[in-house]
Amino acid sequence: MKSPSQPRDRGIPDATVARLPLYLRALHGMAERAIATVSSEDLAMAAGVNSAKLRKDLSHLGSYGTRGVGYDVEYLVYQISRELGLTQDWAVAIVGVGNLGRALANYGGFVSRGFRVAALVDADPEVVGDDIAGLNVEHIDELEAVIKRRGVSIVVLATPAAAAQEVCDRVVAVGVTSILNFAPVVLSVPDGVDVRKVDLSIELQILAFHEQRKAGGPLMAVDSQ
Amino acid sequence: MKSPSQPRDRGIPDATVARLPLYLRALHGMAERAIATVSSEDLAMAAGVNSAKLRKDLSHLGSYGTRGVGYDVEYLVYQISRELGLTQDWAVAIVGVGNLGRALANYGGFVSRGFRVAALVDADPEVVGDDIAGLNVEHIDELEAVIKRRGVSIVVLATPAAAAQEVCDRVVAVGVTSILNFAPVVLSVPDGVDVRKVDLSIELQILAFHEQRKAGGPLMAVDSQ
DNA sequence: ATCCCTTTGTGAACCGACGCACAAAGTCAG
DNA sequence: CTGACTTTGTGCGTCGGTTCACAAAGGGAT
Repeated sequence: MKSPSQPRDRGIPDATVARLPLYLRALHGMAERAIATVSSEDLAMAAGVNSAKLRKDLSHLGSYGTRGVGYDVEYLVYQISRELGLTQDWAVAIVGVGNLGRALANYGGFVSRGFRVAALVDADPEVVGDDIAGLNVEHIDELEAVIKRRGVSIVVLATPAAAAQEVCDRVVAVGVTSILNFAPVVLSVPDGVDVRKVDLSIELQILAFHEQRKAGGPLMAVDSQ
Repeated sequence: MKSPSQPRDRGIPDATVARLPLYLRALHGMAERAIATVSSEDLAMAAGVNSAKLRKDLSHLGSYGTRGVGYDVEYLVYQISRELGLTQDWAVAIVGVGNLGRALANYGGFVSRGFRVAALVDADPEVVGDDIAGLNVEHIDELEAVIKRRGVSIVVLATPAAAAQEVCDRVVAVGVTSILNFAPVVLSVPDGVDVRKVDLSIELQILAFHEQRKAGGPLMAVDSQ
């Protein structure tokens, strides 16, 4: 079709990586609506970013656009998916099957993106053995065995804060290097292990800050005493 | 107690605001363990950040430390809480009571930080009327009425993607200016409305990217870092 | 084949955030 | 009261990311 764009510079900026899933989502929507080609302007609009930023982001992957035309939707979906590693199947284990763990287990957004919930683990004898989202909840004592047996490479921590570090240490010890942490604690991990954290309460606090400023901003100097 | 702390600069960097909840959490832990005073070094350690960054962050709020000693834990908790607006009570409505909405409704981390789940709303007649976390689920037709009646100022969207924009428009129309969006869509809102988004699938995709790179590392020329 | 129009890919200026390193400020012992 | 020691608050160099603006590249019409 065109000159073989090489596998590209492996040094993709973090900020770009964080946006690729956004573009991918927008592109999936377009593919569903049978849109064959899209301009950086339109795609940027759909993803809620600046078009120059989008073009620069995509340029990190290679030269996949056609000047005067835009980007081929299908082709771009494939390239981004490959770059993100979504063309392979990732086995995910969820540790902690409380309210949140349960919700995550049932969340459809994972499966549709190449992620497969391969195991549920909990410490509470009350839930161990239960069937959730078609999976049997296994005991925390089996943690290491389950991870190895199922080929789990990404662990989602949905445990209480107090248990998170210990579970983290154990999964790292058996070779897991990617962790998504929902527990409200700062995990300490060795170099080479990636931890991403999602803290619902923090998001609300940030909103509250801005809300407060909006409410008090116009007139009040906000009672500093 | 000490020199009058001036009304701090109203222009606190976003990056700083995003970290304040982190410091606050660490400080709460210390207060529980009856630690009266903490140095920037120790607090930074507990929060997982650089100590110079922490000092600079805190300096945006005012001069609340004592040279040679550190920061008074209680005092700092109060100052950060006030800055974030956590000294007041925020009424939160959760729209969409599926797996995720339910988990959020039961999540304890909200209440403990000055947030109060004041309403649950859903469109499914099957769940409307149910009692969840001590709250009655109300019908989406009542959305505007409920928001006004309960004084809701922050809305959490846990609806399916397809419904999110419409709900968003409606809550914005009745004056809500702070939204926490869990639906995998880019919301468009007028100026002055803050939207923060949490997308679980995006976090996993970012992890997958790094994991893939690590996996390919030993053989491929990846450790260019 | 040539010209015009569209859109990409990127050079370069700008902006904010990070972290080092240090002077200023305060404590505490004697 | 003085001097040694600790820790804050910040000036400044650096770096990564964002945005503008435009030359280069390709398509399509005539």
